[in-house]
Amino acid sequence: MSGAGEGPGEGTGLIPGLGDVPRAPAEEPAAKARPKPKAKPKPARKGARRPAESLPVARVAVDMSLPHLDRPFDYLVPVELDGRTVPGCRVRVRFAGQLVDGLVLERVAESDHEGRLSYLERVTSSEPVLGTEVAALAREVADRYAGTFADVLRLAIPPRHARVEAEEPPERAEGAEGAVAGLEKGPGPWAEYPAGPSFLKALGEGRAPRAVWTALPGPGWRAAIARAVAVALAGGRGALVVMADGRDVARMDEALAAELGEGRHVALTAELGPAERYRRWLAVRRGTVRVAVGTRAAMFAPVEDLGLVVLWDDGDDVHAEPHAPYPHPREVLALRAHRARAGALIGGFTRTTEATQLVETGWAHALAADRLRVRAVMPRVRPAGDDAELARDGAARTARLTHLAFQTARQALEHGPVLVQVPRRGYLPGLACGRCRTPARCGACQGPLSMTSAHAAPYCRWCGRIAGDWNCPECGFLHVRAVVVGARRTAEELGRAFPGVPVRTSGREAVLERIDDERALVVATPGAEPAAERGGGYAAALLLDGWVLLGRADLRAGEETLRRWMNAAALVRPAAPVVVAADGALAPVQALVRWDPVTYAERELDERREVGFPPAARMASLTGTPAAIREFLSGARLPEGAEVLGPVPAGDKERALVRVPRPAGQALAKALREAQGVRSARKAPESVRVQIDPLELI
DNA sequence: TCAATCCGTATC
DNA sequence: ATACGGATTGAC
Repeated sequence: MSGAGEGPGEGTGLIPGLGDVPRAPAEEPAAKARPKPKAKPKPARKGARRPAESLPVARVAVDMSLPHLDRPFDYLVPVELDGRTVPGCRVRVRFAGQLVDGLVLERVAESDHEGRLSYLERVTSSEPVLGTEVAALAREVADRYAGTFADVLRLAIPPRHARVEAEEPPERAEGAEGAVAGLEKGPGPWAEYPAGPSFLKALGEGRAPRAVWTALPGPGWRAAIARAVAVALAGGRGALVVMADGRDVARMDEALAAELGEGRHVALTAELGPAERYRRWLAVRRGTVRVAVGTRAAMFAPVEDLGLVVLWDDGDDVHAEPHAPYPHPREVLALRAHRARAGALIGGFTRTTEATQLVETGWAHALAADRLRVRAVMPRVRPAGDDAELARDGAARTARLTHLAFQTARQALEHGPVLVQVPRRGYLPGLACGRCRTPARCGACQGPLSMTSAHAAPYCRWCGRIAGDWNCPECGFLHVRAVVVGARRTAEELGRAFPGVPVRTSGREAVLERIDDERALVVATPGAEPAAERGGGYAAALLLDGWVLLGRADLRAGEETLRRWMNAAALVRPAAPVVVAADGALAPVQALVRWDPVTYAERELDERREVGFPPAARMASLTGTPAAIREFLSGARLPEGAEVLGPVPAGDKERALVRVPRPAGQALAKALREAQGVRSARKAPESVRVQIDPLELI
């Protein structure tokens, strides 16, 4: 290989004791070489490396996530690596005595650095993996989240796979050479939205329309996204689509294939494995394909000449990146859209308060169908929480079905499958007889019993009555125990309530893609609902145990419950019945009944504004030991108006919250970054985890 | 007054 | 991690 002649090991070890020689002029490089045999003309040894003639300095982003070292470092490009050292390529450099990976940001003629520069040790690969757009984006994201450039790059650039890199680029698929049909094909699904055609038009003309899109219920949204992507592509630009999970990506992949043909896009998901993932990512990076769809890691996909970013269901908590600096795709895609002058489409059946904020600040337009159109297709939702009467049928009663739910399901099963949404395992702290396991119910209204603590008396979740004198109607036992009712148990009970009807389950561990049965009960946990495509959707849906979701002590409980309900209810046929087991007077239930997530989100945002919670305010959480947090806060120069809440115990650590008015968000991130820098420079032994806009807040 | 040692800081 | 500079300490 080139340059291997000057073996890296040669001349590396200093001769012991040499340091004892009288102080030599510090600037003299020869001080390092053997002092005596000057006579030798130039046998190439390490000290004899020469810099490249043109642009001899490489600015390198070293792979170090220490906050105080979060800046580029300059290295000399040795002449033998001149050709291979291209902007964006991976290199190895000696940094603070050790060899570390780095990426070349650019090559320049000279350095600002006062001291002496080291040489690049080697070029790992000449493949330019870091382009200018992603480099600038990574810097911006690091600043926004008080994190480091290196941490963001670790999320943005997949590990190298040398064999894949060396492969011949795959053949373009048949038909991938022709033009994509753009605006001339008409607005398609966008005709249903008054602002749809103008959104597409702007996109096709190379402008940057930005919309928060409330999609009509039903499966049409995928085709709508595919259409928007096609229009961006026909206009000569690329597109990026981010979905919550692999199942959604697979289905979006199909929709894109139907719209664009094969070979014009790639799907990027975690389950691909390193080789295939790198292969597809490289195809995007090299500009071989210009459309990418994927889960959250795809938010950084280096799509060339980006014209459109799409995020579906931005309220889904799986979008939240679990690795530092915890960037959220909604923020990252918004930053990218801005930077690339690309269009943006943030869509879902519901509205997050964050997306609502984007509309209220004027960053994006609201894109929704007319009320008339919504009313025509929306499910007919009926709350069953106030319908205290359980089904008289014994089996239906055990299955926690109210009379209304039971009747609705029975009738709908004549026409097609029925979806039953149940909370995830562990969400339902139900009570049962301690001896025979019969579910414990309220003596007055038959509602489910619950307990706040192990020694308190059970109380009714529906009517609130204390059931201190409970005894089991089956065996007479006097004590209750906690039970977890998951999807499987519910399925068994439903099977008994509807003899002869097949029952399918779909949950976290075993997710069903789709359901083809003419007639079946489909029990699913939120987010795992299979699509029912035959006949255009489910004939009905039952949303059970809604109080469990609403009762969570979480700032987002209402918003999140509505999101889960609407995502399930959107899978029923137009105007089909949906029964929700919750009190019809509650705001999220009202929003579901009226199919109006926008008004709900606007009210929610107003309330957050009043109490100063995100997204109306910007927050950061600091997690660590009490001493570390105290130290961190005393060293941080927080912006004007910053308010510290806590710290409060959080697991084995403590957590403090810092809250600032929204305009001070940037200043807050900067202050936290500096405080981290000071601590890491001091090698503070206990680290503090900084998370900006954490998803879960008590 | 000098050298050995300690400590903090930068790391190209 | 490790190298370096400046400050500090201890012995002459």
